[in-house]
Amino acid sequence: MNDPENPDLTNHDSSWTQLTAPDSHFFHRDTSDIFSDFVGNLHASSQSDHHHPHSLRFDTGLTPTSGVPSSTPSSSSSPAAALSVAVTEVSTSTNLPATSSSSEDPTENSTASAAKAPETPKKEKKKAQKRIRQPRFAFMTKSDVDNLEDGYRWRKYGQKAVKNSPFPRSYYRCTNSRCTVKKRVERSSEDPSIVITTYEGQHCHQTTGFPRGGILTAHDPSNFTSHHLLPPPLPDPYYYQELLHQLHRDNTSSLRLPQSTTEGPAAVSSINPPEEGLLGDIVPQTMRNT
DNA sequence: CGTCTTTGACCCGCGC
DNA sequence: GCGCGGGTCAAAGACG
Repeated sequence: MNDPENPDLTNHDSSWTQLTAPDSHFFHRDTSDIFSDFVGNLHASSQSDHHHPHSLRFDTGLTPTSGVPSSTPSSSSSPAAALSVAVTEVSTSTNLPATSSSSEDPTENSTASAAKAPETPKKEKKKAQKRIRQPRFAFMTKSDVDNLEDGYRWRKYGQKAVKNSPFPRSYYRCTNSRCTVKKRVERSSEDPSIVITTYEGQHCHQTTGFPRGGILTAHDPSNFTSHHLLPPPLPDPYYYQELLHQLHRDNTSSLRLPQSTTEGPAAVSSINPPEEGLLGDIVPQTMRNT
């Protein structure tokens, strides 16, 4: 009954349910197409390196795709292989400034919390604005480490036990005070080796470089294949739109997670090219389908 | 000393 | 209205 690969995703996260909605999508094997179309050169460079054109290597240059939230569980030191990606776009009717729903918006005024005791300022925040959901991008990654490096710095601000899952879910926030991007990391209860990373929001800045990896920063196009390492400093809604559109067109019917099922393996195999550099190492048969 | 992680409590939304 | 689960906050501790 449960999905062998995404037990938690569709089960608990209400927003995930939107994956089935026209607004959101979950794609696994088409990712490359989609992304390549949208970030274009990503692969041009990465594959020239030695990445399969069909394998969306997040761990390499695909880091922070443009408009896409730093996505890409890249890892300077973490073996990771992207299994699949989900895009959940939640239209936020409210104007969500890059810094509002977050906790760093003391601009809150008395709002409706007046009836409450003044001892809890945080209440005001929450009351002032309902939780605004930003576009989400989820990645299923095969990795040993939970916190995949993606070029951005994250601060963990919470951890919760996930129902029906022995693994807790960690909540991270971009350390950039102006950036409200959040990241959720959890492991699949079915496949502990699979890390489900969900990004919410868009970075309003560039990568800070790998804090621990020692990668370079994002400003050196001449050094890196600029195209992929960093996303434009700006949130570009168009990217989302594009992505969604692409998904719509490309998307066949795989709105759900790549649970092995019949097509599941396909996704895997696509990212399991002959070279399987990292993948081969990390995405052995586990992801297969069995 | 500064930064990050841990952890318990609190709040909110949603389903029953 | 109540309970459950998810998400966030903030203080304390750990670490480099």
